[in-house]
Amino acid sequence: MVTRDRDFGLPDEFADDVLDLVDQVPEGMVVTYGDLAEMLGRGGPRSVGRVMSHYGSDVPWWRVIRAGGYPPQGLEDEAVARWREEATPLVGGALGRRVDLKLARWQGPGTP
DNA sequence: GGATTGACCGGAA
DNA sequence: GTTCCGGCCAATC
Repeated sequence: MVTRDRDFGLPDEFADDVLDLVDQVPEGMVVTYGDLAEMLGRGGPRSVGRVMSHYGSDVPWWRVIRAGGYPPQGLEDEAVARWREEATPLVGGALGRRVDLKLARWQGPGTP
C-alpha cells in the first residue's frame, strides 16, 4: 500500500483542488488568489497563480483576481469585459476597471 | 541537492 | 495615487 494511490494521471493534486474551487464561483462574484490558498488550507497566493497560468484554461479564470481587486496581468482587458457581461460589481460604476471586493467577494463553497 | 521563477500579498516610503 | 521591499508556497532548471 503506497501513500499515494495516484502516482500519475493527474498533473498534481494541488492544481485539481484549485480548479475545483474556482469552478464553483458563481457569476457576478470573484475570489482572490490568497483567499483560494486559505480555503485549500495550504499553498500560497503565488502557488495558486502559478496553477491558474497553466491549468486555468478550464475554469472561469476571470473570477480569480488579486487582493486589490485588480485582474491578473496581461488579461486585464479580457477580465474587465467578462465582468461587464456578468454584471460584476465594479468600483466607480460599470466603467470601473476594478472589482468591488466588498460586494463581489466569494466567501467559499456553501456561501454563494 | 540548491537556485530561480511565477496570472501574489501586505506594508512602508 | 505610485514604487520598493520581504515573505510566502509549489513547480521547474
